[in-house]
Amino acid sequence: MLSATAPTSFSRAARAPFAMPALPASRLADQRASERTAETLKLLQDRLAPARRVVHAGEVVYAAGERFATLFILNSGCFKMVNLAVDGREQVVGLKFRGDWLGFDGIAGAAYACDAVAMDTGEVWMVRYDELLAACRSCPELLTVLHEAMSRQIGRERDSMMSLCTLPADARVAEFLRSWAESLARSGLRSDQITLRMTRAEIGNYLGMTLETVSRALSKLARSGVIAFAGKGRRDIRIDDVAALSAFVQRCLAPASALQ
Amino acid sequence: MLSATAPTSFSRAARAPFAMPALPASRLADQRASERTAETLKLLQDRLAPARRVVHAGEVVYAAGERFATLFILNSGCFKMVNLAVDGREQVVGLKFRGDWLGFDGIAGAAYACDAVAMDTGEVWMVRYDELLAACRSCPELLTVLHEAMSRQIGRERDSMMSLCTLPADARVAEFLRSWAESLARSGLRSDQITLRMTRAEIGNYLGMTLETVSRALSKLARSGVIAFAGKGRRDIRIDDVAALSAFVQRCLAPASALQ
DNA sequence: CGCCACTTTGAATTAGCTCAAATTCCGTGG
DNA sequence: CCACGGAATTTGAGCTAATTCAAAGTGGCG
Repeated sequence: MLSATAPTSFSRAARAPFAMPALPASRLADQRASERTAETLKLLQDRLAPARRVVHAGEVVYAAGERFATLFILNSGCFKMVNLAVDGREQVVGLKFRGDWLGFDGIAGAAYACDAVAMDTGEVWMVRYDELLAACRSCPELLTVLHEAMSRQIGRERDSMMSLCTLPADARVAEFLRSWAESLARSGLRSDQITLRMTRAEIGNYLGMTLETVSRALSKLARSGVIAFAGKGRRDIRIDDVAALSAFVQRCLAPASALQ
Repeated sequence: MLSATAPTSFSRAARAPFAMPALPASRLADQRASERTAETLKLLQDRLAPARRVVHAGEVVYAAGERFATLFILNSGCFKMVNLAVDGREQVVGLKFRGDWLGFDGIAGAAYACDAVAMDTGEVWMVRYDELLAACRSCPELLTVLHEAMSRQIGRERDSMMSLCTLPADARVAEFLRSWAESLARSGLRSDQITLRMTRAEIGNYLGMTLETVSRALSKLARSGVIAFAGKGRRDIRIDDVAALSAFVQRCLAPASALQ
């Protein structure tokens, strides 16, 4: 009863009208997430002093089938996780940014289950799994951080599964951009300007649609003014208002009101 | 070099022609998985003596937003995990069977992120997360089991994401049945006869298609002889040959050869 | 027995795919 | 510096798989 009323009144108090007009709740959440990322990286650095490795676009940090021994924490850059089925089907099943962990999929079967490919130059920190477990014994906080990272990964993958299943193509692309921007914010980077480091074909593969559909969706978003192409190429995208992306997604879901 | 040749010769030796015709590799893997499930449950029982709770179809073990404190291990029955978006979209994002853990999604945010709903009468074991961590300190094997469960969940969810993205509707339904059968085998149950505890609408929601498409796909599978409806209703499905389901999936992917 | 929820099947519609052509971008070498 | 070639992108047009809409059939259960 108390717990039911308390959050309501709290959230109402927090949303002081006209007080801070340009700081929506999502911005606050992003900031908190960014701080959490920094703290986690600091903890890992202090406690484990992990080996660092600089990677360049296209480099493979681990490949499916390789014997699992170490986890990787992404300090900068971005990665794609590529799954390969026995029949040859290939799919990008996840994207990783600063603060994300790579390699969890390897724990269960003692071998990695997908390829981790850099899409950008960046730096990964390497932590041997057995050493991490040993360190956790003297520093329980490490274990907390590890479990939270795994839990968050499970939650995020479910969210993207939900996007795949319930959103039409245009909305899926919009949601993809929104989520990328959110990831940048979480990394502590500016999120109003993103450089897609994937081709249309890769984006389409990730989102379960063809490259033509991705292209059309992006064109439509630009025509609607929700995004804008920056620079000369069409890989740099400006997002002036992340909320507009969310609104676009909702508009795609609304059945009757098909205004453009 | 050695590692490149060794597996090849091994797998050739293992596939002794005409020696054991009715025991495919998948059956062996299922059996191993089933034993692993049993061992894990035994370990949890011995070390934690978790409280047990019997649940009935429709009961909610935890709901999105509830404060996270305990993990659940499924000893029998089956569960669906239901995600709810802020805009009201609802989706079944996962199915759980004996040996699976529920609640990982709650660790990161201190609150569960989805609803866990029983689809059948079953028994869950409840383990308080803090107590589990404490027990892990004296029994590292528990931690291994926990991490493997989380890792496996990550891997499985990626696989279903891949099915969603790369398979046409008919194949997705076939793959869904195959995966359900596999889960039963992993649980130590017979897998040639499955009782779908979901309506066509729920299956469609889970697979990202409409209930009519699910119905048509099942009819087609039955017409092709890959499955058969057992009992009077159309919820009991007989799968005489799991390999035929995989073959059906492959046939859907083959472009030119469209023999029915 | 009859209601109600679920399922099946058909017919029309459409979102997204396939195929095709034109355009832009970028690295490379003259 | 510019010309060239290949890869990526955009856009159009027709086609197809899957959806929507509709109607009839089936089973479970009070």
